[in-house]
Amino acid sequence: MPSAPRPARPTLRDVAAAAGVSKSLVSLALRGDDGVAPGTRDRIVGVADQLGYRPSLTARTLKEGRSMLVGVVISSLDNPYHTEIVASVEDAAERHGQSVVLAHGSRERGRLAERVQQLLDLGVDGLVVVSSWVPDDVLVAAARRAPVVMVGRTARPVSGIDSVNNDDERGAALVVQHLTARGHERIAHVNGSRRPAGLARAAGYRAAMAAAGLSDLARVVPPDPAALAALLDDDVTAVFARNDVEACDVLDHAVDAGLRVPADLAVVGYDDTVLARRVRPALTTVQQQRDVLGARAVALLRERLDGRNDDVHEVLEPRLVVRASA
Amino acid sequence: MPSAPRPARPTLRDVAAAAGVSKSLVSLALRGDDGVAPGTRDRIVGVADQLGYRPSLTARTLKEGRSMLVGVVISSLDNPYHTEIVASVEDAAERHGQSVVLAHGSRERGRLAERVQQLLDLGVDGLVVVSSWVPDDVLVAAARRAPVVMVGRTARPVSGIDSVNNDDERGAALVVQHLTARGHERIAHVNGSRRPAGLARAAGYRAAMAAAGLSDLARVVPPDPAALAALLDDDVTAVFARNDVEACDVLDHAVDAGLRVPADLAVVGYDDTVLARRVRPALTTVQQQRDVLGARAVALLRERLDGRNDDVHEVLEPRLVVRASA
DNA sequence: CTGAAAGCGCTTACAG
DNA sequence: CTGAAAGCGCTTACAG
Repeated sequence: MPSAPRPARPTLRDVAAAAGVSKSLVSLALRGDDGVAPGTRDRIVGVADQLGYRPSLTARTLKEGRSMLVGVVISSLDNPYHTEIVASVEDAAERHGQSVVLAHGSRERGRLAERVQQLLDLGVDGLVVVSSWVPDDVLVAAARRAPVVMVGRTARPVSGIDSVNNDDERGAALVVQHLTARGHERIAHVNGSRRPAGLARAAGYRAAMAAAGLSDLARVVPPDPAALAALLDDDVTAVFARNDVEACDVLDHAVDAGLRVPADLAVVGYDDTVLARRVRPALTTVQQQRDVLGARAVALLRERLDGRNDDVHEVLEPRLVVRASA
Repeated sequence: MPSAPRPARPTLRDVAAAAGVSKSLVSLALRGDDGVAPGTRDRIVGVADQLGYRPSLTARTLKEGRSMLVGVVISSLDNPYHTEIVASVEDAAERHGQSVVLAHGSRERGRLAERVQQLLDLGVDGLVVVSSWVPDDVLVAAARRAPVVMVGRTARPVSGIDSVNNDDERGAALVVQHLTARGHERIAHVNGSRRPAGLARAAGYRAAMAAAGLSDLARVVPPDPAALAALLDDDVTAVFARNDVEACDVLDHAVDAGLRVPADLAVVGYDDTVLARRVRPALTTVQQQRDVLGARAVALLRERLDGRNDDVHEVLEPRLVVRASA
């Protein structure tokens, strides 16, 4: 069924013509400038409504130099932790009348770099990077064009960009403390990641194990069935995985191997994603303050826009969430 | 550490001045117009590169009337099915040099309506709606401003908007056929949703059960432990949930109740999300062609932009994915 | 092959 | 209290 062709949308000039005043006056009236006579204002607003006038954000952006757009760069949309961060950034942005432009890069450096460029060309007022895969030099270059805040960790501090992340070392320590309090001594850490958050969690694990006088059973491997078998050979009674997704893998393999969790093997994750509540046994895990991460990221962007010029790195306290798996 | 203040980015005028030519010529040269002398072109391109010039998409949008932005409206980011659709739309959009602006609405009608407005004000070239919660009149109004395509179903066809979705009735029939082939006769359908996709799956289930001469065991309830207990009292041997998320709930409650899946109870989901592979036993489910959904949505938008004026509704064939749970 | 001019839809001094 | 003008950074006829 053919529908009516799209009508040209009315502009300020149309409203001005219909109201019999100048464009400037319409602009002033619509923005609520108090130098406009109340009667005139009401009449103009009425005409605008009636015409269905909506200001062009594009024109406004060109004029003002601010787009009210926040770019969000994310490695991939398949890890719930990342999408949950995106949601929290969007909530925070929306509270300030900003919109989120999303770019995901399939965990591929070249593509991520391109997408960053694309967002900058779009004129975003700031960039929230939720991916440790964006090369440092890309971040630095981006920061020359717009404020950049990293949600999570970079390998080393990158000059000119802000960051907000949870304290991964501390989170790992909370896990180890919980497991030792439950009587575990053979506690393995399965973590094949070379990403900054992964390394920090491994470091936190090692430090906590050392502090407890226990042997380091960190394994730099993916959470596959072979890895699990090797751990069992090693009399491991508890596994701390580097995140919820991999903890679920461990859980799956344990079930497949006929183990009871947590009786035969305790399993702990990290991130407290939707997965953690969804699987059985429900996952004991570490909760990053997601909403705070998003809100702070947006706030840091605004501070930069308002002129702050020194780098800020915020670190949030993680919290252990105890469920059935450990 | 204070960093260098953000430098003003170079404009066409800066490049023109540096190259000693007019703005128009720079524009022509950079866009690869063949009416520019090769030597001049190369020189201009060189100067532009060296200055780090990047065209302002905002200015271009204002001039051209196209923003290269695709708006995506999604109910919420917590159902993996929806985020996977967003990823597929973004992939498709990016292949055409378009970016995705994301708006999620927490499954709240008023908020969704606002977000749609916001996207339109931004000047998106089209809107992909991945939410059945956006009121029809909002869709109709939106379609007057930009092409709109619904990924999924509306309660009734909405004039002026395109749609692409999988055949939910057919998907439900595939499930019933699979279960009957496995010898099940007491097959329940747990589906408390009044959304169009939910209703269509229920209808497909009923029709297939009737065709097989089996009693209708549809339950319009949420997948909670009480519902499960009631089903077991009813001698149900297989449960078809309305989607993967709810199938996981059923799985969880079954495990909690000490049942073996699929020996004591077979469980089937819908959507083939990441969850389906993640849980144990892995979920038998129905796969919608996600990548195709996203690609077709973007293609339908482009067709509208290219002048198509009649409504198109595409329906894709679903496919059963058999795993361990049924 | 190149340049001057107009215009996309706004906002903001600047006059009156 | 209101209007005319300039300008944000582009692109596109139109001249030459």
